Amino acid sequence: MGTKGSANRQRIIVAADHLFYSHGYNQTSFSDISDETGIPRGNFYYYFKTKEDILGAVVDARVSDFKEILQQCEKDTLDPLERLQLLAQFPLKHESDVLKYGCPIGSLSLELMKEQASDISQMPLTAVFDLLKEWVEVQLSALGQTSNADEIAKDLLAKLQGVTLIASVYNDVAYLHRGINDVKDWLNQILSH
Amino acid sequence: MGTKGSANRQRIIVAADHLFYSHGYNQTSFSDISDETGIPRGNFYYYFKTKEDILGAVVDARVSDFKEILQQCEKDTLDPLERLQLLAQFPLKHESDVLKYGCPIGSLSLELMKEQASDISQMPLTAVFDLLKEWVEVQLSALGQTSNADEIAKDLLAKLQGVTLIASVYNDVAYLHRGINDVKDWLNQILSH
DNA sequence: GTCTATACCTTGATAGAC
DNA sequence: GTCTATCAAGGTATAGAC
Repeated sequence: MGTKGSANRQRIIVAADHLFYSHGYNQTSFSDISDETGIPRGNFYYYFKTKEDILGAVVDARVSDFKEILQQCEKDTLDPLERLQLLAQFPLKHESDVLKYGCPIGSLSLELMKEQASDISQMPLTAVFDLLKEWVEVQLSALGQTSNADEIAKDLLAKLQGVTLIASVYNDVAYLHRGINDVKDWLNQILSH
Repeated sequence: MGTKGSANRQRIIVAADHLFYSHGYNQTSFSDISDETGIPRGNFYYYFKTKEDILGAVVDARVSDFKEILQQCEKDTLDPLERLQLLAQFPLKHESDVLKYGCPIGSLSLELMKEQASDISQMPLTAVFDLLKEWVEVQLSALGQTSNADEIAKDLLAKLQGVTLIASVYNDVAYLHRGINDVKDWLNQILSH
């Protein structure tokens, strides 16, 4: 296999993914990734030209991960409403991390939308958000919600982001659970026939 | 007046406040603050022992700012429900900044809850959130909502955070307006007699 | 109180041996 | 392909002249 699938390259991406989440992108140094992988700092440049390239690879990896998650939701149930419920309660599967570091998508987006030294704004930052939003819209269309699918999808993402952010700020597991239940209730209310 | 109220100290705080918001705390260097104020880097240490001390002063300043904002809400109307509406639509006053950099409180909290080199987690990060939440609870109590004031207050903060985050991710003014209107409608729905 | 010069460290990135 | 040594730049922080 080519360089793209190198085992070391993959280990760098996995470690960077974790560190970008737990420490933030800007606060993650090559030394940090080196410490976690055992791969020397200078060796990274064989696999990636720049730190931004690592970020790009991490974003790609997250998109792939979420594609699998969404496919699993589609396998678990054929009912679009139930699929949306499954997506809504997904943060509970990573409860402790969500409380400690917030939502990986939301927190990274917020960090990168700030003015950066090297303008990184042209990156596919919203790639994961876009993926989720489009998938939600597909489920909504299947439920007959075609005209305002875009708005409902944004509302769903906003509600989940809000709940996870406040839950993490107050380190409040109970609120995370209650808030996500409220989101599911809201989905039922506006979508059940 | 003492050192605390020095004009230079104040200028540093104001510049740091802006930069922590637009660039992020970790991405703001002493050089950045120096460039914006004209005060030499080395001079900062006369007013602040460390960068974290500047952060503390900025948080204090933001708490003071929001105290004034809340007092203004109290002056503008005596109706607690209308006061909550005023708070909810406050982000619209800083529309363009909110779209560019997200919510100053939410984004800073999310940045600082990540694991830092010097553990900054003991800081009063949630000071502004706490101030807002307690004020909201006071208004709710005045409306007879005493038992679940804590939960409703968290819900209000979560909804506002969610709307501002999604609006900024998609740079979508229209959604910001619509989302905040929805929050106000929600307040009316659960609180109007 | 204000400013300059600088120490010391870490950063992202490069060069070149093996 | 892998690793070491090193670079230039920028970070926070300090010392000391004025």
